[in-house]
Amino acid sequence: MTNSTTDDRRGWTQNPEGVKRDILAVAVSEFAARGFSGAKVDDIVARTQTSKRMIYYYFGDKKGLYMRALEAAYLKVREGEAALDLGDLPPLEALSTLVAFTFDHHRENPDFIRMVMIENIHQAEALSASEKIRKLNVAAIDKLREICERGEKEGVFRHGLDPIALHWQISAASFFNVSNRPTFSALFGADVFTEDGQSHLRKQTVEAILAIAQPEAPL
Amino acid sequence: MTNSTTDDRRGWTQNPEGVKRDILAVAVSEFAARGFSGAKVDDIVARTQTSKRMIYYYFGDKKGLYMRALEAAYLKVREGEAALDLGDLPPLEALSTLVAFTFDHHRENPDFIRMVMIENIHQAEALSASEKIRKLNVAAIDKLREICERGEKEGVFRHGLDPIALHWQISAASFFNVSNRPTFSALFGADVFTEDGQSHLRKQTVEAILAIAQPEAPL
DNA sequence: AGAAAAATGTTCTTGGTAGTACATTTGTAT
DNA sequence: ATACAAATGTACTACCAAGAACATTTTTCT
Repeated sequence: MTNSTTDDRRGWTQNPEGVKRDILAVAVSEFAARGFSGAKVDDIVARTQTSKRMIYYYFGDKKGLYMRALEAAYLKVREGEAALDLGDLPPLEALSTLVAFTFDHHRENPDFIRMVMIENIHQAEALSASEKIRKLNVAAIDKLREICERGEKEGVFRHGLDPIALHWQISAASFFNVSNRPTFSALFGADVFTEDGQSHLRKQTVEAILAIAQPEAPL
Repeated sequence: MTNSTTDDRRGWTQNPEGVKRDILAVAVSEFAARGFSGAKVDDIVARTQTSKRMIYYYFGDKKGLYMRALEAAYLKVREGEAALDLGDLPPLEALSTLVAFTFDHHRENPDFIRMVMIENIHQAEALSASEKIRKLNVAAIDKLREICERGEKEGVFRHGLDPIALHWQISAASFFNVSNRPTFSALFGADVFTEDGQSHLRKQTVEAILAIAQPEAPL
């Protein structure tokens, strides 16, 4: 029996997997909070059960750690998404469910959002280098593609609907809602981030997405 | 006659305003490119006509410089927005013009977008401290508020339309389009960022915004 | 002209931070 | 049990980068 899934490090037993997970969890949180240069290896290690030595032992250098942290963040979030099943819902409901779910899911994963923000600041350098992440995301859009196809076939969606453009729209709203909360609320007040404000935005976003998916209303 | 508006520093004449502007311009670009901790004062100064000494002379410290750079970025962008006049357009056209304009304007000011991204990483700390910026932005939303009021009165917009929520929607699309380009194109291809892709998104975004502004279509 | 103030150049210092060297302990295979 | 490998602890180094000290030049004001 291996201890690779349990997290206990009673006393002073070796626990490589546990150590790695410990480091990664803290690293995600620190990188997300302060960015790549802003995060300090010493600060990360301070929040850890282990020593700086282990970071370099397992991850090589700060960049290596960052990369693995990014992968971990993506992995966790995409796992959460995969849990959503809308197989037998009719296209319209499937789409609005997906939008509302994405909106909420992003809100629940602010660290992931922040990692992506940081990655964008750095021109997606690490992300581009990660085969692992790219594979994850191809799958992420399949669900949406399938909805589009069904909707088109049934005539409830417009023809030639581009799933990637639609995904862009869904992501834009859901992402911005988390990423820009600090500046937006500083400038325009926090009303839209109250519970009521957020349900309103969620509903509004669903409506907006449905509008561009459905055939244009005749004037 | 003062030399505060001209930028020439022939030979070795003093030119405080020119020096400040020189530094600020480079600072915006560097901070936008590398973030607060990522940007190095020495790198900034290297791209400047002046010396490190002057940065500390005029801006106190790195944070002071960052703050002024942020203000400069906001100022420039809001000036560009103010140039847009849609006073006599009917509400629907005014709104779609505003959306399309914002979409394009953000694209044309990537450094501004990146400064805001960085500010969001840092919880809008500097922005909150800047009276100057907050004032600018109150004005930014007036235009939209006025459109909403007219549209409501004329019955072409739904009742109780919240200008701030609408601004959120417009910003989300326009901002995300620039901020997340690196990761989005790394994951899903660059098609949506070609000229054709962008016009499609712009049109789609206008349509989405109009849909949530107009009265709901009867089923 | 001369003094004071503003603006700029040059050099140095000090703290922080990524990464390393060296030593030791724990687990595993023969 | 012993040797070897994997995992971990502790102390150190080297450098980078923010900011300061000190010196000089330009401008302005009387």
